[in-house]
Amino acid sequence: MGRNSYYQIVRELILKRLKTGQLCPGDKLPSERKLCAELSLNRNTVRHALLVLQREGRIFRLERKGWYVNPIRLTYNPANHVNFARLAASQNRVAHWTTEDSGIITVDENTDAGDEEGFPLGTNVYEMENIFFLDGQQVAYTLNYLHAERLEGIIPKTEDRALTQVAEEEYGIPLVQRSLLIRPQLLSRKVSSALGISHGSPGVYVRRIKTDGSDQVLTVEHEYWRFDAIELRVG
Amino acid sequence: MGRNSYYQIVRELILKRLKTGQLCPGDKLPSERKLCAELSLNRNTVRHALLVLQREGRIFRLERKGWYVNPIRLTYNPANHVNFARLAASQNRVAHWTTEDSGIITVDENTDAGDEEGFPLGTNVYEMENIFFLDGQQVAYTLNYLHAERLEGIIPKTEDRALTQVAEEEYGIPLVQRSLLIRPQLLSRKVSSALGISHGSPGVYVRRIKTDGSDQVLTVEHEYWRFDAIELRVG
DNA sequence: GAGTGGTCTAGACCACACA
DNA sequence: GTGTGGTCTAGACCACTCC
Repeated sequence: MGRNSYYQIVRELILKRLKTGQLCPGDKLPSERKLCAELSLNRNTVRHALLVLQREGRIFRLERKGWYVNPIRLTYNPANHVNFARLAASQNRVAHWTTEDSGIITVDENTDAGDEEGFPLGTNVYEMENIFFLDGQQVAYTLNYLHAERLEGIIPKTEDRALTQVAEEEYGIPLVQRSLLIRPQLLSRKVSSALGISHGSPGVYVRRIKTDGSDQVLTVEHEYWRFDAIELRVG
Repeated sequence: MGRNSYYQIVRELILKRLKTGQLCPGDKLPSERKLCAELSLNRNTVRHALLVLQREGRIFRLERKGWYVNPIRLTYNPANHVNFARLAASQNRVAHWTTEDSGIITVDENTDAGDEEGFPLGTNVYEMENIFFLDGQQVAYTLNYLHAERLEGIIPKTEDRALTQVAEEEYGIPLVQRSLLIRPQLLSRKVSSALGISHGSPGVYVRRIKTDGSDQVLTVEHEYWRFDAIELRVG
């Protein structure tokens, strides 16, 4: 099965090394030209094999740096309000993240937060970007919009606590998830660049909308995960 | 942005035709060699662009036949007990499926239904395979294991009704979903062959385990969806 | 500056699809 | 039988990384 083509030789060599532990999550693969020499194959053939392994979620690229072995997947329950740090810790992983507060904007048709399910047009919202790292490796980029009046000054408080937790404890607002959308898709150039991976890697887009329990939308969250960084579990 | 390479020219030509409706879901693209001629580019370059578009979820391959425009995604709520036909109909899509009843097997360590969360080893289960078609195109392959004693003779009854429905109405057993796992991953050769797509296309694996409400596992269901065929929505 | 990945060309042969 | 996609070789140049 699939052993009659040269690129499968490359693929199976890598898979074998992954299996035996010669290659571990985070390790760098030998350069393409080294693999060519080792196997006496053309670089295009080797490259084809590497691209297949990428699609298979076994390896990934850092732009112009090389090929690396994928991390172990984080098990993630999108229906819960997640504290990323705690989630990672519970799976013996080390997490950190960066926050960029882009200030207040007004939702219009072009905002990623103002479709028929998001904020009403004209709402003032905080825009916030995060990049999440797992074991030192970027795994997700998020773009969040928060109701600026109802959640005034909340962003600095989310440094070490989950959003829902802060909203409940400090604002007395229990955030209720209204809608959760999960879609496998291409990561845009912006996102793949934030994640340090090359344009064209697949990813998982998760959109969550949370309300105050009645009909007012309080947060619209866009998460873009590396395809191979997570698995989702409900229940 | 990204317009300084030749393969982007191919990519953007296809994207433009998709946008203007010159190419619609299900349409076949011109052959690789036609595209080469049209754009005066090497076949490898054209092919690279097509592979990128494939990763982006815009087009897909039928093995040795050619490139086709992706279908529109089906919106799918994995937490509900789904009747595929009704789901499709509610989104104005036409569904059909094939069923293969593989008879009774006994769960052992190698069965896809017997890990720590599935059936106890030694349980007798029905094995059933389905292929689901949407608008005439394969979109999912499923492999299901059903408790053979508790659900004796259930398979023929699921031809036109959902499993949970039959279990409840005819066996008086309300199936309760215990665990739901969603993982983007490569489709194995078996699955991609069942779906008529080429080896290496990404997909979404969904595993559901259902019990009788107490702790006895009654079904273990493995679903393998085309990456681009669905989006998941909860709530 | 040496080595790397990213892109590209110009060929080639095969197995398979389709008419 | 013709054309197609699937695979492969042997080169090439560039932009970038790393030392």
